[in-house]
Order: sequence, then structure tokens, then C-alpha cells
Amino acid sequence: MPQRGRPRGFDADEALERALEVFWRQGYEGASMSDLTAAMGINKPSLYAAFGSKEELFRKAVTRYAEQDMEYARHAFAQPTAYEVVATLLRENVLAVTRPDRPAGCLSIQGGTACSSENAAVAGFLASSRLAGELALADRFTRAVAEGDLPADADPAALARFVMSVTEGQAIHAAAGVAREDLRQTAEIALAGFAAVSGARPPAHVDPGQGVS
Amino acid sequence: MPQRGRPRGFDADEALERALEVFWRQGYEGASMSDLTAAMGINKPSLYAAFGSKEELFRKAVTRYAEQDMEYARHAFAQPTAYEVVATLLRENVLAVTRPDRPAGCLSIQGGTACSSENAAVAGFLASSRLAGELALADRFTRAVAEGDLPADADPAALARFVMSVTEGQAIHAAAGVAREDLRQTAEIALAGFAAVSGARPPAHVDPGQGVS
DNA sequence: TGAATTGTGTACCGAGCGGTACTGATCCGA
DNA sequence: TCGGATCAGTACCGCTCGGTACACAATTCA
Repeated sequence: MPQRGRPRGFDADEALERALEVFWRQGYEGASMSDLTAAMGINKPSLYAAFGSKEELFRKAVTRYAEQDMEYARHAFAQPTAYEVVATLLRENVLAVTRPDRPAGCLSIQGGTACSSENAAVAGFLASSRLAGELALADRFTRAVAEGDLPADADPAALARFVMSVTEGQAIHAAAGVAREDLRQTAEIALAGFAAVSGARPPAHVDPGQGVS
Repeated sequence: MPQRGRPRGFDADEALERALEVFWRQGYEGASMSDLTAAMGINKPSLYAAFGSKEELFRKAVTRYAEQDMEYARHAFAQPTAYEVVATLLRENVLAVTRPDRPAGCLSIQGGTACSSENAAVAGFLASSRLAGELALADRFTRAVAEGDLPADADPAALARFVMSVTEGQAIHAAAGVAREDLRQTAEIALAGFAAVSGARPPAHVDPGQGVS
């Protein structure tokens, strides 16, 4: 389909990226349209024409975030054993929430855990997308049980909830300014705890992680 | 000091309690003055006379919250061993973030992890008060090391960071609607993991907790 | 070249924001 | 009973919010 009419004077993808960062830093309600248009380098009518509304822009930003900034989760799920899934998830999460070129923390939490009643849908949207990730992890653990990689009496949902709770706590810590090295320690503690409680076995040929406790 | 002038027509303590719940449910920026005055049952000038400003009201609400809703933390710190400190902290935290008569989650997170730049002080205030709690827990663990209750090579700060990360993750889960029973499972996993990693020993005479994993 | 189409920029909309001036009402002490 | 002090309620302040109307610029197709 050849384009008709005046061509767009900005890169929509790049503008969305700028909006993502504003939402990440300031949350949904804390990010005003002025903040957004200033960061995106466009005027309001262009924003509305390209993205629909503030809420639609936010949802598109979250979708983009899930695709590019949560990629590590898919990478983690693809590991061969439950131990390595969790190790990858926790360690990569530390990197993701403390990337020097990005806002601290995690958009799906910074975006807004609590909202005014008229924006309750936004908080609900974020909460359910987090829980969807947790369900995926539980499914991965179920598979690990079936493969004999986790004991038969392991509770996949409870283990997934534990791991996700840790990552969420880490994200909050990162947003509060806690350093990457400190979060790394926490991740190793959580990983060792996970292994001890779940019965997941680390791969034998791998260095068992720096000494923590 | 005998009162002079017209007496206040409302209970300031009860009004603060109502405000606390609004902030808890909607966050600092999501709670408008209209929301607050409506819930408190007073008019705006009364609110400003009694509490100063929206931000001062919020800080007073957080102080009240720390005193009455985080009381369980002081109770936990008073336990005789590191294991019991963590057990109490994690278990009571589950109850605190899922009390049926209160908003779900934790005010110090729901209040606002991200804010507009003009309200950045609010998010910073919440973050530093959370970290202060973590420091107190680390101090408690340091004492446990000195008492021989934790191994000499245990890292109090890292262990405290782990435990607080779990409680924060639990609070976020609760705010997302996860049930108390589910969070209880997670707390037991975290506790068992903590014990395994830190070398903290549960009291011998106590039932070692319901079977988890 | 001109009609149709689409994006840009300005200027504006009603509504709600946090915060306050001011008028009365209600208490105390004298 | 009256003066000083404090609180309650209305009505308003300037400002910003999310969102849009409209004139104009830039492009394609006929």
C-alpha cells in the first residue's frame, strides 16, 4: 500500500521508546502529556494521531517493554533445568533493573501499583501481566517435575510465586537506588534458597556461584 | 493548656486514618484532595488547618502506618533467634498485606514507587524509609552473628536485603489480589530458603512448618 | 495542475488539580 | 455580654490536566 498524504515527520518507534522511558521513570499518572510530548519531540495532535490516547500509548509502551526489556525471561525459560531457569532469571533480572542506560527498576511496577479510581484499569493491566509471567514460570516448573528435574512433590505455582516475589522486590530495591552488586548478592541467596527448598540440582560442571550467605 | 476558640468538629486521628486508607489504595498522586476530604468527612480548609498540606498529610499518614501497621516488625525483631525473627517477619507480613479490613498490599509501596518530578520527594521518602527498615534488620542479624546464632561468615546486610525483597514482592502480589493462603506458602519457602542459606537454625521444640516446596 | 489525503502546529476546550480568602458560627475568659 | 480566638463552609484562585478544532503544509494520484 503506497502512502498517501503528507508523510510523518518523526520515527514512531523512536517516539514510543522515549515515552516508555518517561512512563518508567514517572509512572502512568506521574507522566503528563507535556512530559511525554517533550520527550518524544512531537506535538500533542501528532501523538494522538499516532497512538490514540495516553492509555493506549502506555499499553503500547508496556508491550514494547515486554518484548525488548523482558527478553531475558524467555531466554531464562529456555534453559534446560529448573535450576538454570531460576539462576538465569534472577541474575538477568538484576542486570535488567540496574541497566545504566535505562531508568532503575521495572516498568511493570514503576508504571503504577496504585492509581486513582479512574485509572484503576492501568494498575490492573500491569498486575495481570505480571501474574501471567508468573504462570508461565509455574508451567515451566510443571514441565520440570514431569521431566524428573524437580521432585514429584514440588509445588510449581508456589515456587514460581517465590521467585517472582524476589524479582519484584529486587526491582523495588533497584528503583530505590540499591546498587547492582548488592542485588547480585541477593539473587545468589535467593537462588541457593530455591535450590535447597525445591530440590533443584545445579549443573555439576558449573561453578556453584560466588560465596554468599 | 485549656482550649480557646471554637473546638474542632471532627476527630483528627480518625480523619488521618481515613486519609491513610485513601493513600494506601490510590497512591500519593492518585489520591486527590477531593478524594481525601470526602473520605475524611471534612472540608479542604479544615484539612489544611489540621495537616498543613497534601504532602504533610501523607507523611503523617505514613508515620501512623509505620506505628500501627508495621508494629509486627518490632515484634519480629524482638524474637530471640535470627530464624524466629525472619519467620515472624515473613508470616506476619503476609497477614499485614492481606488484612480483610484494610487495603491490600503495603502503603510504603502503594504510596508511590514512581512519581512526577515535582513529587519525587515523596517516592524518595518512601524508599528511604523502607531501606531504614532493612538496615534495622541487618543490625539484628549482626547481633545474631555476635551471639553465635548465625555463622560468623554470614552477611547480615545481604540476608536482610533478601528478606526485605521477599516481603516487598509479597506486598506487590497482595496488591494484585493474590490470596493470603498463597502468600503464606511463599513465606514458608522463603523462610526455609533463608535457613538453608544462612545457617540459621529453627528452634528445636517447634514444628518445622507445614510441608512446602 | 488540481483534488484528495494525511500530518503539523497553534490555540483552545471543559474539568479537575492543590491551595486559599473570607464570612459566619462557636467556643473561652473577662 | 462582649472581645479574642479558633474552626467550618462557600466560593474562588491560578494552573495544569487530557484531549481536540482548525488552518496550513506536504505528499500522491488523476
